[in-house]
Amino acid sequence: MANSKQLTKNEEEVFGRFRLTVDCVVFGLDFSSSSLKLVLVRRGEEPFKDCWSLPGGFVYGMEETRAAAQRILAKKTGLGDVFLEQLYTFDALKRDERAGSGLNKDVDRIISVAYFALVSPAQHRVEQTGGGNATDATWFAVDDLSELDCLSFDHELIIETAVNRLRGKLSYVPIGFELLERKFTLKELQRVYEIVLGHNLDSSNFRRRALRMKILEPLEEKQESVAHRPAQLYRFNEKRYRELVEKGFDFEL
Amino acid sequence: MANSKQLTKNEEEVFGRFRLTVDCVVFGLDFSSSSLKLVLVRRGEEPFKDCWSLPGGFVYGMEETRAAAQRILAKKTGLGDVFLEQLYTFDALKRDERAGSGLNKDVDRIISVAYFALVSPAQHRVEQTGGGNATDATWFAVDDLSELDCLSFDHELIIETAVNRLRGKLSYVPIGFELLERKFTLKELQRVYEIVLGHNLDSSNFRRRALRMKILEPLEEKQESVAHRPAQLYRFNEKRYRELVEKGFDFEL
DNA sequence: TTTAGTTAGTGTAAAAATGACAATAAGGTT
DNA sequence: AACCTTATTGTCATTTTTACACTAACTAAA
Repeated sequence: MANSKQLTKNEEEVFGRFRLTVDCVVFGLDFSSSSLKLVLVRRGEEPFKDCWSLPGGFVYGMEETRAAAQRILAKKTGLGDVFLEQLYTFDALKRDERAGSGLNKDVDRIISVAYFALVSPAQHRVEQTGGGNATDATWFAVDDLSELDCLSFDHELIIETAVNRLRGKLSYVPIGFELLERKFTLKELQRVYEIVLGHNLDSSNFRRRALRMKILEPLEEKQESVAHRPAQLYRFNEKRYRELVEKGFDFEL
Repeated sequence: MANSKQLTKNEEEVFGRFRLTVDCVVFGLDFSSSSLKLVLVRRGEEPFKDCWSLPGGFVYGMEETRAAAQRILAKKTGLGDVFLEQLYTFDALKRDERAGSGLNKDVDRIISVAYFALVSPAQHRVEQTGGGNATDATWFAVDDLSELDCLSFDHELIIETAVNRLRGKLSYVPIGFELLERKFTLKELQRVYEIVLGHNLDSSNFRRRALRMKILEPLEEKQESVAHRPAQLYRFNEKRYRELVEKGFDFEL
């Protein structure tokens, strides 16, 4: 096995045999605690048995990684139809010690194509049954992860990368509504930004900027049964968004 | 071989065997023609023999993809010490027909981790000898690529992705100086933005914004032997840049 | 039926940033 | 010395941002 001894110059120049996994960083907002959360599952087997881990798994031979991410997400968390975007490919030499042994006896390395997903509150309920090797899919606040006893593999690095990407991306691509229901109020959208970016925003100014780009479409409806003035409901106008992308419009918020 | 027939449900659920390649999109600026260029090499063997292709190759078993990119870049183009960043992982099912035959007989798929690189004019001279299977490493203007007779594999998609990433990134991360010498004038930096973004900028306003963020450090030196007022030379202050990143500073230009 | 409480939404004035462009500076060339 | 060219500074009207005051609309309690 490739791991077991120093490689000679010659052996090194054989093209590597790889296994591919996908790992998904699934983000959701908890409005009641004002926190950004993500889904972790408990690993059912070694290595890292009983450690927390990102929902992930091996990619089949005739399956694209995006499809694998969807399959695994459905199986391990019950989530379907989520915003999914490729994040980064993690390939550190010793990131997964299963390479070279067991079912992976004949592979040199196991690398992971990470995806990040955004889910709305209605989708928050994750299956607790735990498909496959995973049990106890659970939401954790990103800020509390340091309290976990252990995280599998290089998942801490993957999560850090994903959080940075989400923060960076939110500011210049309108993805905030992916974390909301289809209909939402401006205040709710504002809260998305506040929670993800980690600081409060002025409602009046946020409103002006959010409406200026004309990708939020006011509905006929208003909020109902709230003990105060009901807010206008909006929805994201994807068609209009695509038109603006064509023109190279700047969505900074 | 996995490609040769329809897979049964059972066969599909065997974890895939993958080969990994890296492909590099190497960007450089041609100031004399005001164009954004990238390096292509001619493929020496089938498939796509004699077609143009991104410098790339297989990853070894005990080599990280970034190191592979550096190795391959050095071998095929003679370039070393360049700004290199992981771009995206391309894994469409039929992107590389070599999977399942020849040296790749026992693999299901060949996926590519693409990197993009930025090189300065001094680094522009690429080796014409062509190491390995590649010959004729050559610079092409991004805008003229449609005139090429053929591009290998999914390299057109990779290039499109890379150009979008470069344009997007330039606007909010100060990477422009990676395309310049260590010492540069503000006008040169402005030209970087003009060429990459594809439109002209007002010198006075560009200067104001570029200097405002305090990451450009004026040197003692000035331009020499030009037939007009010599311009102040600057260098990028990386330390200062890192400090500002810490504070969450916005580098939009 | 008021009135108080609460959040939605509008308005505004000072400060900062932008965009267009004029004016001056500093070299070399003729 | 006069001229040419690009660098650099300055200016000003306009737009955008920021902070914050003010009005609107609804429920619930009195």
